[in-house]
Amino acid sequence: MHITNNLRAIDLNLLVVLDALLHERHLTRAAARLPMSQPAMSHALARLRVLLGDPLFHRTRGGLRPTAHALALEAPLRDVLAQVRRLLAGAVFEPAASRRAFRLAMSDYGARVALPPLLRHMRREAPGIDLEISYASRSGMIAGVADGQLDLALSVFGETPADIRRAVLFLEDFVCAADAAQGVPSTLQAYLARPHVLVAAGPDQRAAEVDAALARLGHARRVAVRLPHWTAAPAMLAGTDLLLTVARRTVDPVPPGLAVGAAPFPIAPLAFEMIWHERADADAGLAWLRAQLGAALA
DNA sequence: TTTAAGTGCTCGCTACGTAC
DNA sequence: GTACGTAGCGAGCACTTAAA
Repeated sequence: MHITNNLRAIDLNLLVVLDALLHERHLTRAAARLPMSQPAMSHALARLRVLLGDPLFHRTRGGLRPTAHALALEAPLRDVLAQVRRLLAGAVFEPAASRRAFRLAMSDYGARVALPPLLRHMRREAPGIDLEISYASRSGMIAGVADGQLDLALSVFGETPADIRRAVLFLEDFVCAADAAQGVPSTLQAYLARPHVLVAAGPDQRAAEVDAALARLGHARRVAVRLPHWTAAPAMLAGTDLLLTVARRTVDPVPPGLAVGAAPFPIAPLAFEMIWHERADADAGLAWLRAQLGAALA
């Protein structure tokens, strides 16, 4: 071990390099992650090897295999870097004085549910903070959070990468909505006999929660209309035989001329979540925003 | 043979020492 | 305090080496 207590003699950037290498297990991808060139990353690894007195990684066909010493460093290194990021980001965030802008992504349903209570609070407590809201599919939101284009994304998520953090904001039931004259079906057979409106933001949401529940029962519904807007869907029902199965808050209060009732088969509650990248754990401002969202939607 | 890491060389930047 | 010269370091290009 060549490290001494003389921190001035150590390039602390090398710790960031080591973290990237441990994360990617691949020199070229680690270089792209920082970003720097592959040779620069190779030189940095060489300096790390001298600094730590260990090969750290063995070359393999698919990239780099960490040594036991490198693996032992992984968790403490991540903790140290998180502390440094917190230190540099400023441990204290003052919402009343902040002039920051946060970039969020959510569906129109998410905006309808989350933004009103959030903005009421923010306009009082943090009038200098701006929000930039965009719309994307679930996979687009995950990609945006991962590459730093988004601070936070709100939706219903399936699998997410390991470096994406997530927190459930609320659970919600599904209900059926239809033209009041047509009524809401009380049996599964009547439900399946009707044409349906499907709300899905993108191709990655083809297997939505409702279809998954039907599939578990061995059934499928006929989707007559597919659209990406939750809040526009109820207005399409009036004067038709179309049936819409949506999260309860989408039709609360019940629009005039519509009937709303429970679905005639069990559907797992929808978990509405927010996601952010692990690098933002140290961001006191974003932590504050997450806390406000959690409080507003609890 | 393909893919990815390692190496040699060069260039540019920065820190440091020195002179004024 | 400022200007200048110098050494050292890091990054990138081009190429080589190693693993599968």
